[in-house]
Amino acid sequence: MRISTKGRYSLRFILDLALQPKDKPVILKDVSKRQSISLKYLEQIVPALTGAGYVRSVRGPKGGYYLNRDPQEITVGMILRTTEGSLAPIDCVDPNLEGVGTDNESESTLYVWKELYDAICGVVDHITLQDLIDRERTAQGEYYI
Amino acid sequence: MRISTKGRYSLRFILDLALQPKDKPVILKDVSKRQSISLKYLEQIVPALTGAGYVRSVRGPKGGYYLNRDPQEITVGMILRTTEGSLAPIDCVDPNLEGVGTDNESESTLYVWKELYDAICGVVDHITLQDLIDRERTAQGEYYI
DNA sequence: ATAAATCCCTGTAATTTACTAGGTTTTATA
DNA sequence: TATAAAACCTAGTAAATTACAGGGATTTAT
Repeated sequence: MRISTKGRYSLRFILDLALQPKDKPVILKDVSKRQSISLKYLEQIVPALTGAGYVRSVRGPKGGYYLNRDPQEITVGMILRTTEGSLAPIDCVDPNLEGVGTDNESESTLYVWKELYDAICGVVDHITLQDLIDRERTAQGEYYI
Repeated sequence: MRISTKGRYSLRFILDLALQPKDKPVILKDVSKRQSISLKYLEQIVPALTGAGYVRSVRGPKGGYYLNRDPQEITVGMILRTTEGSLAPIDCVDPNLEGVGTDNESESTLYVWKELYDAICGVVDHITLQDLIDRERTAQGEYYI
């Protein structure tokens, strides 16, 4: 039941990006330093988020990354799925793998895995990037006391 | 976010065991056939459940396995944790690993992983073996219509 | 004594993970 | 137009994990 570094780092990347001023591009070198993540590894993880349309990249000098959607329209689930792959505990409850058979699972064990998958989705699909931003801001400065 | 075969097979084993008549021991060879799981692999997974006290084993001829607790006192979480290990998505939200540090996670991403862990526990710690037995029986014969 | 069962230990091929390394391409600017 | 800064692409790799198989040792009913 582990989340890999790809999932964790991608979430930290997009949150870091979202917390920077919106008018200037954010470069991976800086994210790498702030987040203590290897630049080379980041370079390998982040393009998937560009491909999915969650961030926009500009190449060349003065280039970098911009957030490409409103933070309330990006969920944790979206980020994790693009970098981590499916979040289903076993294949046969993965809705993207239709017609995969039940793999010898019985009705009741299948129920367990479905409930588990629903619980996982219930969390990651309902926490938005905006939620994370809000949490960071209140945790940092306690603005709203 | 995968459950390994150890977790899946251990759950299928104990459910299979619970569904057999309680007066006779259940042998792995039979479970192996019914569940289409390699005997050798089962032999390697099941002793952990004996160690945890969920099943009782008798060696020698006429030996085998008995359920050692009431089905309503065994949760899916208990089984998964003994064979699968921790169910925490990342180490720093694992309650068993106290003082492990936050591993560069920020307040808000830590919140995500905690919520996720709580959701996982909310499912596996509230489904009992008895629940699975009931589901199997109703699915099989529709006894309670 | 036999044999049926659990138990224990080792090995192993395949896969995944978490990276590193070395380049190519794009593009602003001097 | 040369330079350099940035993203992008591809390959390699050491370590860990997964999913088993194999060969026994041990226990114990008959």
